[in-house]
Amino acid sequence: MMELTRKGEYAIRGIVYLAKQPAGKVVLVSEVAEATGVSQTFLAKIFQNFAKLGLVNSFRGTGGGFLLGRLPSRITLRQVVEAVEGPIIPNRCLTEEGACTRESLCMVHPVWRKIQSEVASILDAVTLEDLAKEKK
Amino acid sequence: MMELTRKGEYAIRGIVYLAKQPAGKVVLVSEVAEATGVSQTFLAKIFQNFAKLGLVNSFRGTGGGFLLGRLPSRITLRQVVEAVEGPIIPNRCLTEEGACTRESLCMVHPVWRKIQSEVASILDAVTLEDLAKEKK
DNA sequence: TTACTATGATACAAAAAAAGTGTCAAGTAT
DNA sequence: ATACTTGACACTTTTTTTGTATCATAGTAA
Repeated sequence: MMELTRKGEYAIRGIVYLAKQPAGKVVLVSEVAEATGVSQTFLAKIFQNFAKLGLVNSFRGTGGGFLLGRLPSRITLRQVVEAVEGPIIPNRCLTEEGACTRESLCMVHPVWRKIQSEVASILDAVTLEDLAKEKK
Repeated sequence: MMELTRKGEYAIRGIVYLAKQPAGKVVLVSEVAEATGVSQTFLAKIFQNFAKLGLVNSFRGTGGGFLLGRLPSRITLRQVVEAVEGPIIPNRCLTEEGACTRESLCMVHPVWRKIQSEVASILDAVTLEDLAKEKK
């Protein structure tokens, strides 16, 4: 339970690499892939996800590549994770309203809701600016 | 991310059903399975997990079945979930110490650790006694 | 225009995990 | 003995994850 998938891990590695670049620097997926040790084609798909959501901007053709879509301080870890893994949902019941008819399950329901909001707020509190800092 | 599997859901339904029984009452898996709408063979495996950990006691043969291994107030939701899903680990890095060599990842590390402990404490705070209460 | 480069979209394939079944052994009651 | 019920374990099916391949699209440069 609660595991971040490899995709989510790669997504973080990749976008943190972008966040570490000088502002305005455009980098290739191939470079990011090599630097982070992730398959290039897989990472490319992840970055396309980011691009659709505006987390990164992309440019095609010679000299093309990716850069952050906004300031690192304006991109949260939650946005990154949800971009590739979908919304934080600890239990299927939270997905569809009214789908949970079982008494026993409904007592559990508020617990999952609490977990959901706790985790969301923890991830909301961390930005790419934080993550891009070198460890001392 | 963060989804409880069906197995975890079944586990909760099943053991909550046990918690709702009169103290000392032994019930068959088949009964629990039918009442909770879970495949009997699948639920049986889940209950065997519980039995190994002492969350439930089991009796074989005619008149056999399952009952809670201790008071509902002494069984936490965390114990139930971990019994079938394994320990709460939001990121693979937390599994093996020293497996995380990547700078970018290591900045993320403490965040997952925080999530882990938050979720654990939320689940620790809920017991089967709470869950067995009828909803008003 | 033509060639080259890099992302975008989408379909496909392989691997891993989850979900579920089946068989037989072991213990218990009548 | 016989019927009943859990225990252990191997096996199958389904779903999800992970990754690859192909071609389209757009931009750059000669």
